[in-house]
Amino acid sequence: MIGCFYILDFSYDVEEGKPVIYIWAIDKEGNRVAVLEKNFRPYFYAILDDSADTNKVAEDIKRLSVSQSPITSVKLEERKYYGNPVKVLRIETVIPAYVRTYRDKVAKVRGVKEVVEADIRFYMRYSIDNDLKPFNWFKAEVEEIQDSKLRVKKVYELKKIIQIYEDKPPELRIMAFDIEVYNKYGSPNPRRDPVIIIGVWTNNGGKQLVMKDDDLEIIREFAKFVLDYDPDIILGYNSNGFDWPYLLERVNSRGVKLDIGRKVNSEPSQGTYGHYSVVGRLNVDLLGFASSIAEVKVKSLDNIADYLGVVKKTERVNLEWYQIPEYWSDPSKRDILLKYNMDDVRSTYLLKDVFLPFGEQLTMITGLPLDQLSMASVGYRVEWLLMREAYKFNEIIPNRVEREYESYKGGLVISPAPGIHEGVYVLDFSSMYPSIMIKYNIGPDTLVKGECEDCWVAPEVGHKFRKSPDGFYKRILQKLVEERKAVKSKMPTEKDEYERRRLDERQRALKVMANAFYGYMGWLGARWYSKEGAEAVTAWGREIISSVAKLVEERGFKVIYGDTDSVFIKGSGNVDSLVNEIMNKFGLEIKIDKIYKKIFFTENKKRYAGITEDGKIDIVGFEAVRGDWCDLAKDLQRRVIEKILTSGVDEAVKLVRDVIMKIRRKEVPIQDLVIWKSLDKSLEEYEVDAPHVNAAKKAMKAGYVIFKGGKIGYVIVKGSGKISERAEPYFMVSDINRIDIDYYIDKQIVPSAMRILEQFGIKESTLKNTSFDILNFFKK
DNA sequence: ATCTTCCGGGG
DNA sequence: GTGTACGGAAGAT
Repeated sequence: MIGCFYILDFSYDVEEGKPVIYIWAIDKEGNRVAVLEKNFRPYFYAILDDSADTNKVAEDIKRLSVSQSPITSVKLEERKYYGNPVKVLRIETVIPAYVRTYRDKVAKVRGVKEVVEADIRFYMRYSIDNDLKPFNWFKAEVEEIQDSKLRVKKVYELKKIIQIYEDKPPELRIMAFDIEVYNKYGSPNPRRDPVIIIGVWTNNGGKQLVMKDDDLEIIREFAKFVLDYDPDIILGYNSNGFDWPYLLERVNSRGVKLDIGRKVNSEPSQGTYGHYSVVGRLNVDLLGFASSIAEVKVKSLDNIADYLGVVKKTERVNLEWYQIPEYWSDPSKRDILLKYNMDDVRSTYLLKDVFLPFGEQLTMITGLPLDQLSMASVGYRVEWLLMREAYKFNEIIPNRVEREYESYKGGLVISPAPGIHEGVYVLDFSSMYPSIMIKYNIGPDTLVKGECEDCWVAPEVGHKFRKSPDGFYKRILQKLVEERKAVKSKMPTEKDEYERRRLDERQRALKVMANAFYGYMGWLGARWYSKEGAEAVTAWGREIISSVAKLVEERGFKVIYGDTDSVFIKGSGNVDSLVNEIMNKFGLEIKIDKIYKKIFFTENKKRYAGITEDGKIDIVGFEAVRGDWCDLAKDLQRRVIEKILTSGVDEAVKLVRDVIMKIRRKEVPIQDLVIWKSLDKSLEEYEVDAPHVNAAKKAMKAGYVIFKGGKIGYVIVKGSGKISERAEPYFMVSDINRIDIDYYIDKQIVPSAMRILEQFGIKESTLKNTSFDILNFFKK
C-alpha cells in the first residue's frame, strides 16, 4: 500500500542481529504510526593512498570480518575531499556498533590513508542518505505489520520511498510538565526527598498531581497520564537537567520503571550529555532555546516568560525555591505553592508559541530532530546542515580533529565615548559576515597557500582564496540567502496568517543559520574548521566597519561606539539618507536597529545601558543580575542604571547612600544578603576552601545533608580570619548583628554600584562616607 | 596578564 | 548508543 507520513523522530534497535530503524510519524488521518526500515546497513569509508593497490587493500579489509557482524561489502567509489577527487573504499557491515571496531582496524591496514564518516549516528546516517528530515512528509510504499511492543495505532514496514515533500504539519499533541520536590535545607536528594507536586499542561488546560502519602502514587499517575494523552512533544524547562533525572532516580531507586515511551518498557534514556530521549516522542527542553536570548542574563523560567511577554512576573506567583518547604508544610500557604507550580507549567506550555515555530524551521533546515536540536549548540546545528549538503555534493565529511586553541583578531570595537549621550542611532549590518564569506569565497577548500593568480586577498592578514570555482561554504550560503529571499518575497501575498508566521520563522531561521557559519568556521570542534577563513572574515569586517565610521564622520555625524558590525552614531543630519548611502556604497544590508533617547557608556567596551523612546531599558554587558551576588546588590545595580537614565547621577548616588545607611542601621532582611552558589562537586573534591564550600561543611556538621549539584546559600558573619572561614549557611544565622556589614558594603554593594558610577567620576568614599548625612539631616 | 576552575537552569 | 556540551566569567597564580 501507499502511505503519507509526517516525520517526528528516528530511533533504532538491533533485533535478531540486524538493525531496524524506526521512523516515528503521523499519517494523513492523524494516526500515530511507526514506519520500520529493516534494510539499511551501517557503513564508512577508507581514503586510500594514491599509490595503493585498491584490490589488495579491499582484500585485506575483507579479511578483518568477524562473524558477529560480518563485513558485507567493500566497494570502490569516487568521491571528493575538500573539493578534490579521491578514491575511497565503502565498507559496509551489519551491526552499527561494529563500525567502531572496524574503523580502528581498517585505519591500520596498509594503503589506507584515513578512515572517515565512521562517527555519524546510525539513524542520522540513514536520514542524511535518504534526505528524510523530521517535520517533512514522505510518501512511501509500505506494508502493514503487527508489533504489540509499539504504542502506536499502526506499524508499517518501509518498502520504497516515493517522494519527500513539505506540507502543512498535522496538529501535534503537546504537553508541558514541571515537578516540585521537597527540599528543606539545601539540595533535594531523589533517594530521600519526595516529588510533592507534578503539574502538567496541555491544550485542555492544567492538571496537578499532589502527593498524599507516597509520591510513587503521583509519579505512576503521571506516567499513566502521559500514556493516555500520548503527547508528540513533551515540554519542560531544564527538564533534561533536573526533572527527568530526578524522576528517574526517584522511581528506579525503588525498583520501578518510568515507562512512558511509544515502545513498551522504554524509559527516558540519557543520550548525548544532558539530553533525555523518550522513544517515539520529542522531549524538548525549552531552556535550550532560551539560552540564545542574550538580552536576559539569568535565564530562569520566570525571567524568560516575562521578557517574552508570555507570563508577566506581575501576573504570577513568585516564590524562591528555598521557600518551597515552608509553603508546603504550612496548610495556609500550600495553595500559593500549588499556584506557583501551575504558573511555571503554564509558562512552559505557553513558551511553545514563541520557541516551537522557530525550532520547527531549524529542524527542517538542519534535519536535526527537535529534541536534539533544542540541546545542540549552534555549532552542531550548522554542522548537521553542512553534513547533509556534503552528501548531496558527493563531498566526504571530514573527521573531528583535536585542535590547539589559537587566538586571532576579532571584530573591530570602536572605543566608546564614556558618559551619557542623547539621541543615539544604532546602525547595524545584520548579515555582514555571511556576505563577506560569499563575496570572497572563503573556506578551507578555497584557501590557497603560496602563489595565486586569481585570488581574493584579505586585508591585514593576507590569506588568499581562489575566486572560482565556488567553495563549499559559498555554495551553501548562497542557497540559504536565495531561499530566504524567496521566502521573504512570498510573505506579503500569503493570505493565511498561520502560514505567514511560518514563512517569517523560516526566513529568520535561514538568517540565523547563515550568520552562524562564521562562528562555526572558527570553532575548534568544527569538521570544516578554517582558522585562516575566520581570520580573513574578521579582517574584511574590520575594513568595512572602519570605512563606514569614516564615511559617517564625513557626513557630519559623530561615531560614539562601534562593535563588529554596528555603529552607534549621533548628529543632526538625515540618518535615512546616510543609511541608503552606506547600503549603496558597500553593497551590504544595513538598518537602523535602535534609537536610544539616552545611553551611557563606561570606558569598557561591550558594556552600556540605554533607554529607548518607549522607555525600555537595555542593559548590555553589566553583571547586573548574576546568581552569585546577593539580592541587595543585584537590585541596587539595576536601580542605579535606571536612575542614571531617568533622573541623573546625583539621584543614583543618593540611592546607593540610602542603601548603605540602611544596611548600617541593620534595616535589611538577612534574606537579601544571602549569596547562592552551586556545589558541582562533592565536598571532599574541592581543593580550595571557597566560602560556599566552607558554608556547606558547616551545614553538614550541624546535621544538614548537602549534596553535590545543589545550591548552598550563605552569609558572611563578623569575626577574624579569611572570608571563606566566616561564611555560614544562611539558615544558621538569624541575628542580623552577627552579619559582617562591612563585607556587604565593600564587596557587594559598592562594587556593583561602582561598575556604573565610576564612569561619572564618583569615588567609593562618596558612597561609603554617609556620616555627614547627619548634617543634611539637620538642614532639613 | 594568563591559566584554570567554576558555572548555568532546576528544587 | 557509529557518543559523552560549551562558552564566559570568576578565581588562582
